[in-house]
Amino acid sequence: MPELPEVETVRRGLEPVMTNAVISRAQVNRPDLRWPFPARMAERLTGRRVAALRRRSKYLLADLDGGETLLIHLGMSGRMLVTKDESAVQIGTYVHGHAAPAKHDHVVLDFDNGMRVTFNDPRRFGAMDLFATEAGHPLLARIGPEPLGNGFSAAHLVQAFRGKASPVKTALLDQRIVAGLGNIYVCEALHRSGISPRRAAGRISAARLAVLHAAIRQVLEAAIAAGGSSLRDYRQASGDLGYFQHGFRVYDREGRPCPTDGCPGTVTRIVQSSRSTFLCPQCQR
DNA sequence: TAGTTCACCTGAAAGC
DNA sequence: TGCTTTCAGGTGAACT
Repeated sequence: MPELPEVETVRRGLEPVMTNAVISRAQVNRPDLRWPFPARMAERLTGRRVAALRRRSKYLLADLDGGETLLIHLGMSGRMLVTKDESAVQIGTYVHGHAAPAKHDHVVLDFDNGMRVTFNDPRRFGAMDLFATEAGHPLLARIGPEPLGNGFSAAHLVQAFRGKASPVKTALLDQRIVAGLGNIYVCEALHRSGISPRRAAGRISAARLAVLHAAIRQVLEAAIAAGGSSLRDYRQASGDLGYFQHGFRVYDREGRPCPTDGCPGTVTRIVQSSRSTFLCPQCQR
């Protein structure tokens, strides 16, 4: 379940493979994922050089020469896997040397450096689109500041939460307020800041929001350093697992003792907006 | 207008 | 052992 740290880890794995490489062949194995693929996507990708590979929120953005950008969202279960075969030789439409497509390999990109990038997504919540780089993509227009960037501050949280009656957990999942947070890291950041996920966002003091702001950054930086969290579906581009799940304090730890020093509480699971929330009712207020 | 719920989707795990 | 049910969650649309 890729959130910002997982997507950033994938980007770092793909960057040396894709940057300045030319897509020699694009294979699209189905017409859609979450949404239909853009018209003639394989044809439009073939022969294009990747000038840069960026990340915005949970989106990967491959800037192509010619002024277009390939947008990639991994959804819930999307993986970008990199393989290399020195002897890969294209004959007709089949590339000898690379493994045959596996189940759920929806898009396969072969590069002129012999590398192959495969987008595999069993649950098909992912997406791909092409858009004019300069015009931007509507999905990106509404997104809030990057949590690790200069635009995200405690003051921003104060302003964004002002008057909000919804629970802080729900507010932090709103990508318009802050980009890239998902269920796991919101639970972890709220626990680290001692704030109950049930508390109305607009009723948290500026001082506590400053603590929350710091906790969000701290948990995201730690997760990126660990290569993300591997639960069920996620893999790095190399196929390796991330290991931040070993650093979880509350997520998926229902019934275990609260890890906060001196806290007698037990990690509890509740449901908010049809989603699991994990918290310690003793030290999160 | 703001907040909440649902649908999409498949695989793993649990329950029977 | 095999079948059925439940759960996981990012996002936009529909609903309250």
